[in-house]
Amino acid sequence: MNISEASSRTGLPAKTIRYYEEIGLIKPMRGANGYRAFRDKDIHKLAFLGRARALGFSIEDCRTLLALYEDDGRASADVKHVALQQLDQIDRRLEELKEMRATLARLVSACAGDSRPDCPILSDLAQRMGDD
Amino acid sequence: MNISEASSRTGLPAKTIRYYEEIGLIKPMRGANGYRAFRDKDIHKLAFLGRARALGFSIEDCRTLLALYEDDGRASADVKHVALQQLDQIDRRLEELKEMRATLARLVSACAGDSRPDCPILSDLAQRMGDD
DNA sequence: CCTTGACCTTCCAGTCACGGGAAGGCCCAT
DNA sequence: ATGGGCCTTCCCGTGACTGGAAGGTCAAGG
Repeated sequence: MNISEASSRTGLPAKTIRYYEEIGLIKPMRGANGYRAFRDKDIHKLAFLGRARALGFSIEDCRTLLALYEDDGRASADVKHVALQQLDQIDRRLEELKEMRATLARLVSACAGDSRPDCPILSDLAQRMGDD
Repeated sequence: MNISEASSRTGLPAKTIRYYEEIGLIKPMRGANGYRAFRDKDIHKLAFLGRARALGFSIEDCRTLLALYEDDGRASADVKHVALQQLDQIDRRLEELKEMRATLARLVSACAGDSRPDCPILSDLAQRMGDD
């Protein structure tokens, strides 16, 4: 299987697949012509990576998860640990975004949005008069 | 005022201040020795930038906002437009993170997290059996 | 006067996870 | 043999910085 088929089967761009090989996440075979030859195992791994990335795991976390996946003697606690850290990071990011959103929404609703120059958004950015 | 004082007054790292000069957001004077000499105007702008960045605005948005701030003939509608776009982007990011969080939380709670190898997190990543 | 240490400067490289595009080889059908 | 569509590697660019090296400057103490 060539890279374009691997791409369409996994939904990952060919560029991404080459990158994943470059950083050692997958090791596809090579044909006599130098083309990558993807086996089912590689497709499987790529799909795994795509789903882990969609959950926001970093590439290094993905590497860890893939290693755990391939280790029959793993402890599920190790997997859970990685996932809990990721959950925590998502929660922190959510908190941050919610605060931004609250402040921004308040400013936006205070701004007339007409042709006059007076603007509470700019006033706030200039002096941060309001709370948050 | 030297860069370290500008840094402590604005809360921005000196590196960041130099970067902002490099990309043309601020234009501090220079002393005879080549040191940057920050005036109140520069400090003010840097604080503005720091707050805009804290609301998640991109550097290019910050450039636009700063230009509007310095334009007495601006229309507040223009400011509001930029802010609304930012609000929209935050909302999209929030949605994405909430979905990730929901999936991840479900997987985490399904995982025993003990010494056994069976792990619903890995099973899901491997095959995406669940919904979503 | 000399040294020390804390400033300051510029420049280069690295981050993260790719994406764009060039230059060139390969494959298959006409 | 030619065309078009694959494939390859290689290098640069992204955003918004951060780290660090190499070297100039300044003020205080001996």
